[in-house]
Amino acid sequence: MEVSVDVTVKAPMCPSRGVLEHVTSRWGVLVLACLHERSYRFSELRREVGGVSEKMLAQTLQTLERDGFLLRDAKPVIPPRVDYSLTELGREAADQVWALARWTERRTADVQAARVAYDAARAG
Amino acid sequence: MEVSVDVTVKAPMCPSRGVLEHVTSRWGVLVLACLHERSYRFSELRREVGGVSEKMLAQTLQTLERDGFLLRDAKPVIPPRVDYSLTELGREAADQVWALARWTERRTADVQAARVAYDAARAG
DNA sequence: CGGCATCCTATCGGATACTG
DNA sequence: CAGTATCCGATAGGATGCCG
Repeated sequence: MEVSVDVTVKAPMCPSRGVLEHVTSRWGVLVLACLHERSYRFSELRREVGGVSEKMLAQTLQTLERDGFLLRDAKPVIPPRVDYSLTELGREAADQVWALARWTERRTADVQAARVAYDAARAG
Repeated sequence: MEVSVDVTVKAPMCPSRGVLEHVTSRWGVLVLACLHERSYRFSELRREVGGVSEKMLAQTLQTLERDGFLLRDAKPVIPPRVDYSLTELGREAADQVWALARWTERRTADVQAARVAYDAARAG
Protein backbone atom coordinates (compact mmCIF):
# COMPACT_ATOMS: atom_id res chain seq x y z
CA MET A 1 0.00 0.00 0.00
CA GLU A 2 1.29 3.39 -1.01
CA VAL A 3 1.57 6.02 1.68
CA SER A 4 2.66 9.58 2.20
CA VAL A 5 3.74 10.71 -1.25
CA ASP A 6 5.36 14.12 -1.13
CA VAL A 7 2.79 16.19 -3.00
CA THR A 8 4.78 19.38 -2.60
CA VAL A 9 7.26 18.26 -5.22
CA LYS A 10 4.92 18.02 -8.17
CA ALA A 11 2.01 20.15 -7.07
CA PRO A 12 0.45 21.92 -10.05
CA MET A 13 1.07 25.65 -10.16
CA CYS A 14 -2.66 26.10 -10.36
CA PRO A 15 -5.01 23.94 -8.26
CA SER A 16 -7.67 23.93 -10.96
CA ARG A 17 -5.28 21.97 -13.10
CA GLY A 18 -5.61 18.94 -10.87
CA VAL A 19 -9.38 19.15 -11.08
CA LEU A 20 -9.31 19.45 -14.85
CA GLU A 21 -7.04 16.43 -15.08
CA HIS A 22 -9.43 14.31 -13.06
CA VAL A 23 -12.40 15.35 -15.18
CA THR A 24 -10.54 14.83 -18.43
CA SER A 25 -8.78 11.65 -17.36
CA ARG A 26 -9.05 8.72 -19.73
CA TRP A 27 -11.83 6.93 -17.84
CA GLY A 28 -13.16 9.93 -15.95
CA VAL A 29 -14.58 11.45 -19.11
CA LEU A 30 -16.39 8.26 -20.05
CA VAL A 31 -17.70 7.62 -16.56
CA LEU A 32 -19.10 11.13 -16.30
CA ALA A 33 -20.61 10.84 -19.77
CA CYS A 34 -22.33 7.58 -18.80
CA LEU A 35 -23.65 8.88 -15.51
CA HIS A 36 -24.97 11.92 -17.31
CA GLU A 37 -27.78 9.71 -18.57
CA ARG A 38 -28.66 7.89 -15.35
CA SER A 39 -27.15 6.22 -12.29
CA TYR A 40 -25.30 2.93 -12.66
CA ARG A 41 -24.08 0.00 -10.64
CA PHE A 42 -20.39 -0.85 -10.66
CA SER A 43 -20.30 -3.69 -13.16
CA GLU A 44 -23.10 -2.21 -15.16
CA LEU A 45 -20.95 0.87 -15.57
CA ARG A 46 -17.99 -1.33 -16.43
CA ARG A 47 -19.90 -2.92 -19.30
CA GLU A 48 -21.30 0.39 -20.46
CA VAL A 49 -17.93 2.14 -20.58
CA GLY A 50 -16.31 -0.83 -22.24
CA GLY A 51 -12.62 -1.67 -22.15
CA VAL A 52 -12.01 -0.42 -18.65
CA SER A 53 -10.44 -2.75 -16.11
CA GLU A 54 -11.97 -3.35 -12.71
CA LYS A 55 -9.01 -1.67 -11.08
CA MET A 56 -9.10 1.50 -13.14
CA LEU A 57 -12.84 1.88 -12.83
CA ALA A 58 -12.66 1.59 -9.04
CA GLN A 59 -9.80 4.05 -8.92
CA THR A 60 -11.56 6.50 -11.22
CA LEU A 61 -14.78 6.30 -9.22
CA GLN A 62 -12.92 6.96 -5.98
CA THR A 63 -11.18 9.99 -7.42
CA LEU A 64 -14.42 11.43 -8.74
CA GLU A 65 -16.21 10.71 -5.49
CA ARG A 66 -13.49 12.42 -3.50
CA ASP A 67 -13.73 15.47 -5.77
CA GLY A 68 -17.43 15.64 -4.94
CA PHE A 69 -18.62 14.72 -8.43
CA LEU A 70 -20.48 11.58 -7.56
CA LEU A 71 -22.32 9.78 -4.83
CA ARG A 72 -21.58 6.22 -3.84
CA ASP A 73 -24.56 4.37 -2.44
CA ALA A 74 -23.54 0.96 -1.07
CA LYS A 75 -26.61 -1.06 -0.17
CA PRO A 76 -26.01 -3.52 2.71
CA VAL A 77 -27.31 -6.59 0.90
CA ILE A 78 -25.98 -9.94 -0.26
CA PRO A 79 -24.77 -9.92 -2.93
CA PRO A 80 -23.45 -6.36 -2.59
CA ARG A 81 -25.04 -3.63 -4.66
CA VAL A 82 -23.42 -0.24 -5.14
CA ASP A 83 -25.00 2.56 -7.11
CA TYR A 84 -23.17 5.57 -8.46
CA SER A 85 -24.89 8.81 -9.35
CA LEU A 86 -23.93 12.42 -9.99
CA THR A 87 -24.01 15.16 -7.39
CA GLU A 88 -25.04 18.66 -8.45
CA LEU A 89 -21.36 19.50 -8.93
CA GLY A 90 -20.91 16.30 -10.90
CA ARG A 91 -23.89 17.06 -13.08
CA GLU A 92 -22.36 20.37 -14.09
CA ALA A 93 -19.11 18.63 -14.97
CA ALA A 94 -20.94 15.87 -16.81
CA ASP A 95 -22.86 18.42 -18.84
CA GLN A 96 -19.60 19.88 -20.10
CA VAL A 97 -18.06 16.50 -20.77
CA TRP A 98 -21.21 15.25 -22.42
CA ALA A 99 -21.24 18.17 -24.80
CA LEU A 100 -17.62 17.53 -25.65
CA ALA A 101 -18.25 13.83 -26.20
CA ARG A 102 -21.21 14.52 -28.46
CA TRP A 103 -19.24 17.03 -30.46
CA THR A 104 -16.42 14.52 -30.83
CA GLU A 105 -18.76 11.88 -32.19
CA ARG A 106 -20.21 14.30 -34.72
CA ARG A 107 -16.78 15.37 -35.90
CA THR A 108 -14.88 12.09 -35.81
CA ALA A 109 -15.22 11.55 -39.54
CA ASP A 110 -13.65 14.95 -40.24
CA VAL A 111 -10.76 14.16 -37.94
CA GLN A 112 -10.16 10.86 -39.66
CA ALA A 113 -10.15 12.61 -43.01
CA ALA A 114 -7.67 15.16 -41.69
CA ARG A 115 -5.39 12.36 -40.53
CA VAL A 116 -5.43 10.70 -43.92
CA ALA A 117 -4.60 14.01 -45.59
CA TYR A 118 -1.82 14.70 -43.09
CA ASP A 119 -0.25 11.27 -43.54
CA ALA A 120 -0.55 11.41 -47.31
CA ALA A 121 1.19 14.79 -47.38
CA ARG A 122 4.31 13.25 -45.80
CA ALA A 123 4.34 9.76 -47.27
CA GLY A 124 4.09 11.16 -50.78
CA MET B 1 12.88 5.74 -34.46
CA GLU B 2 9.70 3.85 -33.72
CA VAL B 3 7.87 2.35 -36.68
CA SER B 4 4.93 0.17 -37.56
CA VAL B 5 3.21 -0.41 -34.24
CA ASP B 6 0.44 -2.96 -34.58
CA VAL B 7 -2.58 -0.74 -34.07
CA THR B 8 -5.01 -3.62 -34.49
CA VAL B 9 -4.14 -4.93 -31.05
CA LYS B 10 -5.26 -1.94 -29.03
CA ALA B 11 -7.56 -0.14 -31.41
CA PRO B 12 -10.42 1.48 -29.52
CA MET B 13 -13.79 -0.14 -30.08
CA CYS B 14 -15.06 3.25 -31.14
CA PRO B 15 -12.91 5.57 -33.29
CA SER B 16 -14.29 8.67 -31.56
CA ARG B 17 -12.52 7.52 -28.41
CA GLY B 18 -9.15 8.19 -29.93
CA VAL B 19 -10.25 11.67 -30.90
CA LEU B 20 -11.64 12.37 -27.45
CA GLU B 21 -8.40 11.20 -25.88
CA HIS B 22 -6.36 13.58 -27.98
CA VAL B 23 -8.60 16.51 -27.13
CA THR B 24 -8.69 15.67 -23.44
CA SER B 25 -5.03 14.72 -23.17
CA ARG B 26 -3.08 16.38 -20.40
CA TRP B 27 -1.45 19.05 -22.58
CA GLY B 28 -3.95 18.98 -25.41
CA VAL B 29 -6.62 20.57 -23.24
CA LEU B 30 -4.33 23.40 -22.20
CA VAL B 31 -2.99 24.02 -25.67
CA LEU B 32 -6.48 24.24 -27.12
CA ALA B 33 -7.56 26.51 -24.29
CA CYS B 34 -4.62 28.85 -24.96
CA LEU B 35 -5.13 28.94 -28.71
CA HIS B 36 -8.78 29.71 -28.13
CA GLU B 37 -7.72 33.23 -27.30
CA ARG B 38 -5.25 33.86 -30.12
CA SER B 39 -2.45 32.24 -32.11
CA TYR B 40 0.89 31.56 -30.47
CA ARG B 41 4.49 30.80 -31.32
CA PHE B 42 6.07 27.63 -30.00
CA SER B 43 8.01 28.94 -27.03
CA GLU B 44 5.40 31.57 -26.34
CA LEU B 45 2.89 28.76 -26.01
CA ARG B 46 5.32 26.86 -23.85
CA ARG B 47 5.54 29.73 -21.38
CA GLU B 48 1.79 30.33 -21.48
CA VAL B 49 0.86 26.72 -20.77
CA GLY B 50 3.50 26.46 -18.06
CA GLY B 51 5.10 23.24 -16.85
CA VAL B 52 5.11 21.51 -20.21
CA SER B 53 8.38 20.16 -21.55
CA GLU B 54 9.60 20.96 -25.03
CA LYS B 55 9.17 17.37 -26.03
CA MET B 56 5.60 17.01 -24.87
CA LEU B 57 4.51 20.31 -26.37
CA ALA B 58 5.96 19.35 -29.75
CA GLN B 59 4.32 15.95 -29.57
CA THR B 60 0.97 17.41 -28.53
CA LEU B 61 1.06 20.02 -31.29
CA GLN B 62 1.80 17.36 -33.90
CA THR B 63 -1.05 15.19 -32.73
CA LEU B 64 -3.49 18.09 -32.80
CA GLU B 65 -2.24 19.22 -36.18
CA ARG B 66 -2.65 15.74 -37.61
CA ASP B 67 -6.19 15.59 -36.27
CA GLY B 68 -6.91 18.79 -38.17
CA PHE B 69 -7.36 20.97 -35.09
CA LEU B 70 -4.59 23.39 -35.73
CA LEU B 71 -2.49 25.02 -38.40
CA ARG B 72 1.28 25.13 -38.29
CA ASP B 73 2.79 28.12 -40.04
CA ALA B 74 6.58 27.85 -40.23
CA LYS B 75 8.05 31.08 -41.52
CA PRO B 76 11.32 30.58 -43.43
CA VAL B 77 13.35 33.09 -41.45
CA ILE B 78 16.41 33.07 -39.24
CA PRO B 79 15.86 32.53 -36.39
CA PRO B 80 12.93 30.21 -37.13
CA ARG B 81 9.44 31.37 -36.30
CA VAL B 82 6.50 28.98 -36.14
CA ASP B 83 2.96 30.10 -35.43
CA TYR B 84 0.15 27.85 -34.33
CA SER B 85 -3.49 28.72 -34.77
CA LEU B 86 -6.82 26.93 -34.71
CA THR B 87 -8.63 25.61 -37.76
CA GLU B 88 -12.40 25.79 -37.87
CA LEU B 89 -12.54 22.24 -36.53
CA GLY B 90 -10.05 23.19 -33.84
CA ARG B 91 -12.06 26.24 -32.89
CA GLU B 92 -15.10 24.09 -32.25
CA ALA B 93 -13.04 21.76 -30.07
CA ALA B 94 -11.42 24.69 -28.29
CA ASP B 95 -14.82 26.19 -27.55
CA GLN B 96 -15.83 23.01 -25.74
CA VAL B 97 -12.56 22.72 -23.91
CA TRP B 98 -12.56 26.39 -23.04
CA ALA B 99 -16.01 26.10 -21.48
CA LEU B 100 -14.86 23.11 -19.48
CA ALA B 101 -11.72 24.90 -18.32
CA ARG B 102 -13.69 27.97 -17.25
CA TRP B 103 -16.19 25.85 -15.37
CA THR B 104 -13.35 24.04 -13.63
CA GLU B 105 -11.81 27.31 -12.47
CA ARG B 106 -15.12 28.51 -11.10
CA ARG B 107 -15.72 25.28 -9.22
CA THR B 108 -12.24 24.45 -7.99
CA ALA B 109 -12.92 25.77 -4.51
CA ASP B 110 -15.94 23.49 -4.18
CA VAL B 111 -13.90 20.51 -5.27
CA GLN B 112 -11.20 21.30 -2.74
CA ALA B 113 -13.84 21.54 -0.02
CA ALA B 114 -15.26 18.20 -1.09
CA ARG B 115 -11.81 16.62 -0.84
CA VAL B 116 -11.29 17.91 2.66
CA ALA B 117 -14.69 16.56 3.71
CA TYR B 118 -13.98 13.20 2.07
CA ASP B 119 -10.59 12.84 3.72
CA ALA B 120 -11.91 13.94 7.11
CA ALA B 121 -14.68 11.34 6.92
CA ARG B 122 -12.11 8.51 6.69
CA ALA B 123 -9.33 9.82 8.88
CA GLY B 124 -11.88 9.47 11.65
C1' DC C 1 14.18 29.41 -32.23
C1' DG C 2 11.98 25.26 -33.00
C1' DG C 3 12.57 21.27 -33.21
C1' DC C 4 14.35 15.76 -33.14
C1' DA C 5 16.78 11.68 -31.01
C1' DT C 6 18.18 9.35 -26.95
C1' DC C 7 17.97 7.84 -22.32
C1' DC C 8 15.74 6.99 -18.23
C1' DT C 9 12.27 7.11 -14.58
C1' DA C 10 7.50 7.47 -12.83
C1' DT C 11 3.04 6.67 -13.47
C1' DC C 12 -0.64 4.33 -15.94
C1' DG C 13 -3.07 0.59 -16.46
C1' DG C 14 -4.04 -4.54 -17.48
C1' DA C 15 -4.05 -9.52 -15.60
C1' DT C 16 -4.54 -12.27 -11.91
C1' DA C 17 -5.65 -13.82 -7.39
C1' DC C 18 -8.03 -13.09 -3.20
C1' DT C 19 -11.87 -11.31 0.15
C1' DG C 20 -16.36 -9.93 2.45
C1' DC D 1 -21.12 -8.42 -6.72
C1' DA D 2 -17.90 -5.09 -5.64
C1' DG D 3 -14.18 -4.44 -4.56
C1' DT D 4 -8.57 -4.84 -2.75
C1' DA D 5 -3.69 -6.37 -3.32
C1' DT D 6 0.10 -7.58 -6.11
C1' DC D 7 2.81 -8.08 -9.98
C1' DC D 8 4.36 -6.46 -14.20
C1' DG D 9 4.57 -4.53 -18.93
C1' DA D 10 3.43 -0.27 -21.59
C1' DT D 11 3.44 4.41 -21.97
C1' DA D 12 3.90 9.23 -20.45
C1' DG D 13 6.89 12.44 -19.84
C1' DG D 14 11.30 14.92 -18.09
C1' DA D 15 16.49 15.86 -18.99
C1' DT D 16 19.96 16.31 -22.04
C1' DG D 17 22.38 16.95 -26.29
C1' DC D 18 22.42 17.95 -31.21
C1' DC D 19 20.94 20.36 -35.48
C1' DG D 20 19.05 23.61 -39.35
